[in-house]
Amino acid sequence: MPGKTDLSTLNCSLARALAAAGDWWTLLIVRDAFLGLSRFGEFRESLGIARNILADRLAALTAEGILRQEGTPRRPRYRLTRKGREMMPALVALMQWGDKWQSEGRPPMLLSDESGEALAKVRVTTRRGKEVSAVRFRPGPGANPRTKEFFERRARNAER
Amino acid sequence: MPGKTDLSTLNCSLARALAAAGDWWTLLIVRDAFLGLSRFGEFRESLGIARNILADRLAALTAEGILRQEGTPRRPRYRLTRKGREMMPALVALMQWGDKWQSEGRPPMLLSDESGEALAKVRVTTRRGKEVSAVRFRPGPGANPRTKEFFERRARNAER
DNA sequence: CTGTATCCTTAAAGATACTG
DNA sequence: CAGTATCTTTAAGGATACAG
Repeated sequence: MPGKTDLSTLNCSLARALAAAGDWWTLLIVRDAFLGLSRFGEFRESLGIARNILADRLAALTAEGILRQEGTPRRPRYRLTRKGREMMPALVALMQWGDKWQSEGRPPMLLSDESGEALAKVRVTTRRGKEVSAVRFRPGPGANPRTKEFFERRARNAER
Repeated sequence: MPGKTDLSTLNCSLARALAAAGDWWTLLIVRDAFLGLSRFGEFRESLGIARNILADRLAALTAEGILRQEGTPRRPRYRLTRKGREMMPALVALMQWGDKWQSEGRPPMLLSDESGEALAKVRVTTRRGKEVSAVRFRPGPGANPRTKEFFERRARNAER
């Protein structure tokens, strides 16, 4: 996390996503929650993270609405909310990239929890199902001046 | 980035992915590279990042094989390699999550660069095309003892 | 323009002791 | 067991001056 710059000002959904769940521990905690871990001690053991840091991240994730406390306050379980569960495509895509490009040994395999089948590679397609290999961006209706200016600049600079 | 812990030891493809490209600036640089930015100064202007930090990240991304220098060494362009381009599904999935859960105003829209069509939501499916809403994990052939033990522990703890 | 070299500040992470 | 409270360390990030 940069010392000064507040990335959430960057008017970019990626930056905002990273602001909410973008540090290492946070994503790994979410991964563990997908694995079924829910106890403070389970996360701690799994990640080897310091108590205070873990407490801080769990609180932040709860505040963000990615995790929710369940059960007794004295010994809560942390469970993924819908918002949290919907991070799955991003996590799976990241893992698959890591599998392919950063692994020598075989990593754990991903399986569907319902059917136990192996997962396909995550793909990006158009709404009509056509595979996409490159994307570009267009400012949305709510884009701020800075964003609009960025795209105009880009268009002009396309010359070279 | 945690001060001490080396996440790459965690024998998890997500951790390794994050170790390679997991800090805020790095992912945003990659995003900008997808947008077509390639010059030192372009990244700098786009992100408002300090010179030394940017130089460091570009070097790291180049060392990781995510970016590649092209053109003259005096004034290189930084372009995505195949490894870099294959981060697209993860980036798009993260952006879509950010769009849905972290945006009030409308963010830029993602379009296919070939057809200009809008993108579909990234989905996770089994190899036979069945939609997946939850995943579990199975240790791969190359899993280390620690990983295997983790999964055995998990299985035993499934009781509660 | 694209860096490198320094210096400085801050904050994130770890360790540890303690509490309900 | 699940935290909180301190304290310390480290390193990441920013600013700036300078170089090729």
